[in-house]
Order: sequence, then C-alpha cells, then structure tokens
Amino acid sequence: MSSFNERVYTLVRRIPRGKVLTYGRVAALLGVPRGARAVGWALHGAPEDVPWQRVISARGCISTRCPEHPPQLQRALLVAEGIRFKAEDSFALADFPAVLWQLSDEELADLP
DNA sequence: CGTCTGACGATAT
DNA sequence: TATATCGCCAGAC
Repeated sequence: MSSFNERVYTLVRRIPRGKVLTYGRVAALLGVPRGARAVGWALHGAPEDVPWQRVISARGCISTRCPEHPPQLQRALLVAEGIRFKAEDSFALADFPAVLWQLSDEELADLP
C-alpha cells in the first residue's frame, strides 16, 4: 500500500520549514538513487498538504513548469519561509546548498 | 508486455 | 557558459 509516490509525499512532508531537498536527494533517501525524474512526476500530483515547493533541482533553482504549480507560486512560498533568491526576478536560490535539509541520525533511521 | 512521457541529473559537444 | 544527448524511474495506455 506504500507506493513510491506516497513514500515521496511522506518524506517531503517532513522537510522542515525554510529547508529544501533536491529531486535526486529525495529519490536517494527513498532508496532509488536514480529516481529523480520519478520524484518530479510524483510531486506533479501531490496532495495539498505536501510542501512540494521545498523540492528543487540539483542546481539550486526552481524547475517546475506545471500549470498547477507555477514557478512564481513556488518562489513566493519559499520566500515566505525565509528562503532568499539571487534577485527579484530570479528563480535561483541565493544560499544554496546551505539551505539543504541535513537529516540527523534519528531522522535517517526513521525514514519510511 | 512494449512504448511514451516528464517539476531530473550527469556528461558530452 | 549554453545546448544536446543519454540513462534512469514510475505511471499512463
């Protein structure tokens, strides 16, 4: 009953406010080192209670083109959490990878 | 089953 | 630095 998508949602829901993860990191934490694309597909249909905005590309920038989750919205949501961008009209994080979520040993052991 | 797609990522040119 | 290409994975058909 625990599909890959649901595992993605469970993990993303645990990302603390003000922190982010890359698609590749999410996949790796779920045991699928090369499943970055699948993570993107999963977030495409994520429930409303999933903080999808906290997942970005490996280069530290917003890469969504989904009409339901537009880049402007993702940018606004992240700014509201205290995450800074390089410029007013930029979709690249200013402090990446400093804002990457660093999981503690307890958190790593408690992953789904 | 085979084939295609996509909010990726690494490598090549 | 900017594209282009290729490999990978899960889901849709």
